[in-house]
Amino acid sequence: MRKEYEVLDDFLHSKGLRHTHQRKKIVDIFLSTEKHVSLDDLFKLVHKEDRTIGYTTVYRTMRLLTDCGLSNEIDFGDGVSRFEHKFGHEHHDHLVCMKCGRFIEVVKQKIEDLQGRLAKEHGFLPTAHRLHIFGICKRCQSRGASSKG
Amino acid sequence: MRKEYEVLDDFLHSKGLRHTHQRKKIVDIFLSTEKHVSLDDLFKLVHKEDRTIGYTTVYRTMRLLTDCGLSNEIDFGDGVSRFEHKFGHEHHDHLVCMKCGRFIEVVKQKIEDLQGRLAKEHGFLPTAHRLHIFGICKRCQSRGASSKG
DNA sequence: ATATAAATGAAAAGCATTTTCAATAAAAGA
DNA sequence: TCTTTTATTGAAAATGCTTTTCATTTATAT
Ligand SMILES: [Mn+2]
Ligand SMILES: [Mn+2]
Ligand SMILES: [Zn+2]
Ligand SMILES: [Zn+2]
Repeated sequence: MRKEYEVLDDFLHSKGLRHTHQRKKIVDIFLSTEKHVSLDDLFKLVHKEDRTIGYTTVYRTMRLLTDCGLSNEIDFGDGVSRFEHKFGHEHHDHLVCMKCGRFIEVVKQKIEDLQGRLAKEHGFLPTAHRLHIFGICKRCQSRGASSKG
Repeated sequence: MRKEYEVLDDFLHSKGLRHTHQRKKIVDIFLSTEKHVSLDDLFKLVHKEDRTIGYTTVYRTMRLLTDCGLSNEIDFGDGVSRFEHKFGHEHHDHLVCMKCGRFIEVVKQKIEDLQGRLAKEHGFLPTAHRLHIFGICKRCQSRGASSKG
């Protein structure tokens, strides 16, 4: 069994929360995608498998997953929150393609270090940061045309 | 006369748009603050000076100012758009204090450079970026208590 | 002054997110 | 297994900010 389920089980147990088949399905589907999904994306995926599960339950479950550290909520500034896997995933920044909408995960340790130094220079105690670079991805540059995905 | 007004005049003229006393007042008030103001902030400031100017006009005017390059719209991820001066202001990133809500403007050229390199390494053509560092500002660290501003 | 098209303000609509609430179901104990 | 307790669910409504609509007003050119 994936470690993710242990984390969730522990969290549920420690808080006196319950296992439900709705939660199980939603978690399964979330863990089975490697994309940066919005609530709407996720609800659609869930709905295909089980028409009885409501949007609100998806909403609440993602909140739960975020609380227990399995999910990370990101705001790319387009008015919609997205969720990505957090457990077992290191911190990373994103290149956001304005043409196809893909999010490319990147890490540059030197930038991370310099951010820490920058904060320090201002006597600022950093707890989190968000770096998004917007532009056109490699694929969208070669193809002139657009292609959502 | 400030250069900002020339920029606006040129923009209005080139688009066949009109000067109105509402726009004048809103622009004056926006230019007279150095803060990162939300629409609501700005409307309140405007409303104090002229009770007849509506929220919608403030909204549309800020959109206009953003279009003509006098204003920059920022999303700090708290569900509210904010506006800052753009004309004559160089690009900068922000340290966001989670306690008092202040936005500290910072620049680190080395980070900017490394971002360009990072994009290049991925064949990505960057057009804009956003770096926000969240945490506790110097002032809020020394005072234990909170103080909005 | 008149004509024309832009601008305005109030109200309504949009839209993602969050809350409410009555009904349902999970888990613990008898 | 049956009962009790309390978390969970789904539909609908509420929220909060942004954006549009539309009838009226106003800026500008003639
Ligand atoms: Mn990611
Ligand atoms: Mn700023
Ligand atoms: Zn792309
Ligand atoms: Zn502070």
